[in-house]
Amino acid sequence: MNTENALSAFSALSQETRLRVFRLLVEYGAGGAPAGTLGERLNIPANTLSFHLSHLARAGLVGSERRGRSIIYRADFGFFTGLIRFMAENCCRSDVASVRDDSQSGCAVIELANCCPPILQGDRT
Amino acid sequence: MNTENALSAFSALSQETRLRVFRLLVEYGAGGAPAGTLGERLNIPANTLSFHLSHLARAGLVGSERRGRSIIYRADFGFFTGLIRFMAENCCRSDVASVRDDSQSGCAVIELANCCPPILQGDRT
DNA sequence: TTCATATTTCTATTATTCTAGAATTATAGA
DNA sequence: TCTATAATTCTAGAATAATAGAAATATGAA
Repeated sequence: MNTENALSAFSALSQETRLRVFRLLVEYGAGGAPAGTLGERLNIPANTLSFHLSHLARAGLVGSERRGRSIIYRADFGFFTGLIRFMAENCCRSDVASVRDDSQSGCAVIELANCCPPILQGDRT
Repeated sequence: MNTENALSAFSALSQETRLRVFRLLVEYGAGGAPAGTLGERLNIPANTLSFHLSHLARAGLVGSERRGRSIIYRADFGFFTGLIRFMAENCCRSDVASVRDDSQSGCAVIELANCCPPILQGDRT
């Protein structure tokens, strides 16, 4: 995940329809769902949905695979957690959001302080 | 943090100049920095910067306060961690990103599984 | 083959966003 | 009050994005 990736991911997620599509795909999990099902459930015309799905795919947030006449879309959870991690590591402060790898569980752990610590006058670190 | 907040935050962060401004403000920490300093450091005309700062402020990512002739902008870390938390809780799966509150430290802790667990065929949870 | 289904691509229209020049507002100091 | 500084608002042009109708492509089934 780099800044360019993050920018296009934010752009993809900043549109109401696309965020709805992505969250619905999250519900479908790793199994994903065909475009038609998504369009039906969200009441979006096929061509409009296709436009948004390709936007999400271009950004890296979803993947797709043809199965018969359908195309199965699925959320890319690795990419999404990468985005969360990027935000904590590169758009925040270590005293506010700290990231460490727990090698035992194979998880990254982010600790979020729920408020900003006071800072000394003139401090610019 | 709700969906509407998240949408406008994503929109604000999806623009290269604004992301640069936000990340610079993060460097300045809770002390913040006057608009002029930001414009100088990033080489952005004052009116253009003002447009982007007000976009970030409208989204809730930054706050501002006048001090003399200057207006001090600062990143809103509480809002930003709220956004990260929203993403983990509402745009992901609990087996991929789980959030719990550690009442002892007063921190929220997010555990990020670094890859997607296999899922059974036909599972749609 | 032919037909139906699933989805995408092409196209045009409308709407939104970005940029920066010019003018304006707010404050501090002489 | 007058001047300089810091920032914003107004404005318009250029670029980009969203929407959906119509046409095209890909697949499976009769």
